[in-house]
Amino acid sequence: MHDKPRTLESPDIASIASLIGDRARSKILMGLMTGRALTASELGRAAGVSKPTTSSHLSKLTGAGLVAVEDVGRHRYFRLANHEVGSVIENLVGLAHRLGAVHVDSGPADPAMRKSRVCYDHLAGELGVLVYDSLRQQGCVRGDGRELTLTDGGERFAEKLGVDLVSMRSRRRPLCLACLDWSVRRPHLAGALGAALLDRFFALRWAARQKGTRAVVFSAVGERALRAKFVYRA
Amino acid sequence: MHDKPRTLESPDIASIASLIGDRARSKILMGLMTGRALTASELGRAAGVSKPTTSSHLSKLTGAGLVAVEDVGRHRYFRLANHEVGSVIENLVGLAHRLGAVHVDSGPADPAMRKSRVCYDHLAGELGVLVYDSLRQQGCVRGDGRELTLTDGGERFAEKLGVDLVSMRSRRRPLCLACLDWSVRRPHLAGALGAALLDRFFALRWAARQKGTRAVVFSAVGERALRAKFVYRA
DNA sequence: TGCATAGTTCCATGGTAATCGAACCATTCG
DNA sequence: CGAATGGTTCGATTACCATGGAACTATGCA
Repeated sequence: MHDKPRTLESPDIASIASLIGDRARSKILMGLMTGRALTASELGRAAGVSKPTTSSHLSKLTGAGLVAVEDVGRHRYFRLANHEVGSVIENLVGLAHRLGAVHVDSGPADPAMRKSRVCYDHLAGELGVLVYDSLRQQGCVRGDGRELTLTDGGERFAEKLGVDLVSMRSRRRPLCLACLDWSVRRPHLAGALGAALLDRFFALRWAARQKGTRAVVFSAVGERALRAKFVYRA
Repeated sequence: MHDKPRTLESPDIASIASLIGDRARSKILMGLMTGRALTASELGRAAGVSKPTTSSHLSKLTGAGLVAVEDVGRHRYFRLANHEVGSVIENLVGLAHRLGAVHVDSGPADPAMRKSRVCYDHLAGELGVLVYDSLRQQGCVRGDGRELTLTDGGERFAEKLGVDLVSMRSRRRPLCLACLDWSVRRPHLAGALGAALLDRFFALRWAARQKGTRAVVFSAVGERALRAKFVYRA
């Protein structure tokens, strides 16, 4: 641009954006934002469209290189092709938030759920975001995309908390992932470490699951302990 | 997502993305990436569409809050509403680049032009990007959007180079801007400081404009001097 | 006052792409 | 080998929306 404001032969931003700019496809992509690989059927259900439609969308997404496929038996597992894709989407979510174009489906209405709940197997909600922010700020994790790296300081911190990193590394599951939080629109920690941390919180009796819901109830002592460990200095 | 992979009521990523996902509109947005405010006619020309079409697009973009307007007499000046919008687009450009979905209009074919050329009034091309990277890495400039801030270290650096910062601050022009480089698909330094630096390069006789083109020719001595000042340690 | 330029509104047209039913392949399992 | 489940291909339908011509308003300029 800038160089020649008249010709402005732009690259194919448009085709990529229009790929994301379809309701069903954007839901599919959001579904993949967890970092998990999901099957076509799951994604179709998430997007609320029929199987042919899902298939068509997925082939477009993979064809464009936004999504990667892996065939396992009669299943096809889809995931985001690279973390740049995740970044773009995260940016869009942020922008949507800022523009207030958000449909006010702003996560759970229940205040308990807003505060802390289980997301798959890790901690979400305000406290989850607090933990994430704190870890970042202390330099325990680093990274700009969805995939985070655990720093040396982070290792020490985790071990001091009683997390067994050795056995975690032996598994294939990614150690640290950033998972976008619906209610707060900010990331919290997912991945093996995220799950392990929540386990520790339960083991330490800081918190317990409220049965029947996904809410996680912290005891007064537990929350104080958590906030002491994970200080966030704005 | 994550929390409830079945419902997945996503925010309006889709509507924003589809807004960008139109060829004409994406060209308009790219045209605004310089940070300049442009008129509807200019943008229409850039996008290669008629006046009614341009008007329609612009009203959609402003309606959604992606673009801001300012009425000045019989002109309407458009600019990106905030730097988040710029970030999203920059990300998209990056992704497009990575996906190789780039239309191989990859900037000037002429190697001299690729290496260094004038972009409005500042230095673009590989050397321009070198300067920018170096400044960032030395901590002279900071910022994640298009608008950059000059740090204290940056001030000292600029003054040592003989740039008169005082008179620059008195003008309204932004000091430091990141300008996306077509050929390299990476930012280089624009704004008042960018222009001043190029002036200094000319004054120091490191380089001269090749008349008739936008190419900037560095002498062997000049290039060595430039590379000495602006080291980039990968 | 009149002419030129900048933009917008209205409208008719056309192309593109999302959608789903139905039929079709592939894999797994009993 | 069926039967069931996961996915794809095909074709027809539909809906949306980008587009430009014509007519219109508003600002600037002489």
